Amino acid sequence: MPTIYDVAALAGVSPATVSRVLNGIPVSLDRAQRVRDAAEALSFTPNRAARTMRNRHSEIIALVIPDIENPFFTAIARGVEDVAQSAGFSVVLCNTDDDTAKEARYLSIAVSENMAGVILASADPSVDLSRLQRLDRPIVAVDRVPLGWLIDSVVLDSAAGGRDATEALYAQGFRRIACITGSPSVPNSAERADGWREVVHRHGDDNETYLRHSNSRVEGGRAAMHELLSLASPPDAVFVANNLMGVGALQALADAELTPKDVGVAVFGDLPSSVRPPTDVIVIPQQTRRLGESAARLLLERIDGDTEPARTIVLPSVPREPHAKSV
Amino acid sequence: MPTIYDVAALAGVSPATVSRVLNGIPVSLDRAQRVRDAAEALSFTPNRAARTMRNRHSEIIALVIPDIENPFFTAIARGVEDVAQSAGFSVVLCNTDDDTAKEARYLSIAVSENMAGVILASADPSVDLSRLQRLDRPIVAVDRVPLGWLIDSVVLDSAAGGRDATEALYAQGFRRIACITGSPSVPNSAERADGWREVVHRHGDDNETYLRHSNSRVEGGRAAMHELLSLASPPDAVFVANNLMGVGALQALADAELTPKDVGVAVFGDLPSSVRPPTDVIVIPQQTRRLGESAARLLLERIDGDTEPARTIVLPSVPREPHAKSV
DNA sequence: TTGTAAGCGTTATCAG
DNA sequence: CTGATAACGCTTACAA
Repeated sequence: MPTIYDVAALAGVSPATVSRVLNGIPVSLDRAQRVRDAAEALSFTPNRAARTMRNRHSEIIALVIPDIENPFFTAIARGVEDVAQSAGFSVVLCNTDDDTAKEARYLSIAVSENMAGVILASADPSVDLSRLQRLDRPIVAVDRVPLGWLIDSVVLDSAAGGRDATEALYAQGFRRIACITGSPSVPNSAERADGWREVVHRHGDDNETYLRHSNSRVEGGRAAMHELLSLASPPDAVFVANNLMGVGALQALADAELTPKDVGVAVFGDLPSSVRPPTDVIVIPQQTRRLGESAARLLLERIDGDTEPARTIVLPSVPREPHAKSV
Repeated sequence: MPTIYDVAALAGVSPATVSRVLNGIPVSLDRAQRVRDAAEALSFTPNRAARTMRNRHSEIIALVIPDIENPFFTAIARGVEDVAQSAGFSVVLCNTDDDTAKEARYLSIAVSENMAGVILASADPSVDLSRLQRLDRPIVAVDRVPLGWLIDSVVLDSAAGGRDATEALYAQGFRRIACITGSPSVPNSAERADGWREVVHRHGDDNETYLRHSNSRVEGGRAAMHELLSLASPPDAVFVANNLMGVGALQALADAELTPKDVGVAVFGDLPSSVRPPTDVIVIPQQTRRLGESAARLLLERIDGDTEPARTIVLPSVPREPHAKSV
């Protein structure tokens, strides 16, 4: 593995000059050319570990997500990658499997590898970020905001998602609208239910018995939907708070040999592309990719030395309206 | 960020002693304890960049895959992670999006970051691995074997998969069995078709007009299935060579308001968990997770200094039979 | 066993 | 503009 010393020797210049050429610092034209030729000849690539050590941080961003199999998070990853790569950073994905210990491990690695920054969708609302904060390492929360830390965050407008979905069901003539969401202790889940409740009340209804908190994945949605369908007086429609639960709810519907024509279904979030939603399912799209893009931009600013107070970006749920309408 | 010098000062020992404790090299008991206490007190974590530079390689394995949204690859990732983590290595995922340039970029980063090794499912059968080979960096190919390089590889038994699926269809009484597979220039695709052809011939049939090469993802499977269904004399069953194409084929079937009872379907590979296969679909499972585990084990051996000639491991398609039967 | 010191490959400072 | 030189934090001969 050649070093800048080898390149310098071959080019007949000092190592410092090689470093300058590599980093775009002005150098006389002929020397620059000699360096480039020499580097080419040796197929030299800078040793990033050395560079990291010297610079105090690498050119790598860690994206720590709970479930690599959930298209919601992989879409975020796409957004992050796009922005990061065009700024010259690479993104590595760290899959925590919703396991707190694994997450802690990856966070620790990000620190000790001197990665440029971390974008985190935490498995644990009460994750400990003290070390990252103390060391002043750039970190941005995406989709899930850890409690009690002043950090940049980017989230979807969950309440609006719940409202929009529920309104859409009312607009189609449904009246007894249920809600399937995740644990009430998770802000996203709670806010989506709040949005649903708000609209239900506005229409003069009170469907609190139709509210189901369940595990946020497919099985949870499925189980909750089964429950709702077996009520003495079942709902005529349901708002489902996320994509995977949506898949589960549709499965339960199919199990009961029903379709979204029989029982209305509105899902907040795009279904996995391998799932073909039956016709008439209402999908309230999420700006998932933009979630990643915004997080990456925020992070890049911090890496660049921005020291503004922590910001929170709430992305509106309506596509084609990237920015909230201002007055 | 404290260094071993800080720890050493606090513990009243030399930096070398700190390093020894950290690396499990024998040190007198009381000193060891003092070092641990000091490290604890400073919440010290070794700087991995420095360690990497000194040791010539890090404790990180890069897993480079073409599509993070395909459960086939994420299952591999699980297997890799399990084995790697229990050996003290961390895994970072690099998503190439089947983009040759992105892949080259990640491979280059793996080298210049001095990562311990690379597990690669390449987007490009003729990927250039000369640099990795020249620098003697451990690399293992998984699922997709790059052409022309002597490197360790782990693959599924594609021909057996094709045979098993086709046999299963014959066993259910189907006779005009089609095959939907990927590009003939991709070994996996070709071999799966070979397996199908072998069984078809063995049954005295010749269904070559029922062979469809298509793009290896959902759309490809769907388009191919549509084509087959619209033939003047359509097949009565179809073998589909991978999971995503399987999803597409099932979609096409549903489009035509048919079920796998009408047209038999056998898929080599588990369908995404968000897809509920209609009853009667035959799924020939793949040992996907084990694919990752084996690749990781192979890689770890190389990292450990193993210099045996390159090996190729072919995993049998039958589950519960991890090892090929020996005589 | 323990400490001292050199060196891994870069970049930044400081003279020239 | 250019070159020597000193770090960056860690491991490992080598000496004690």
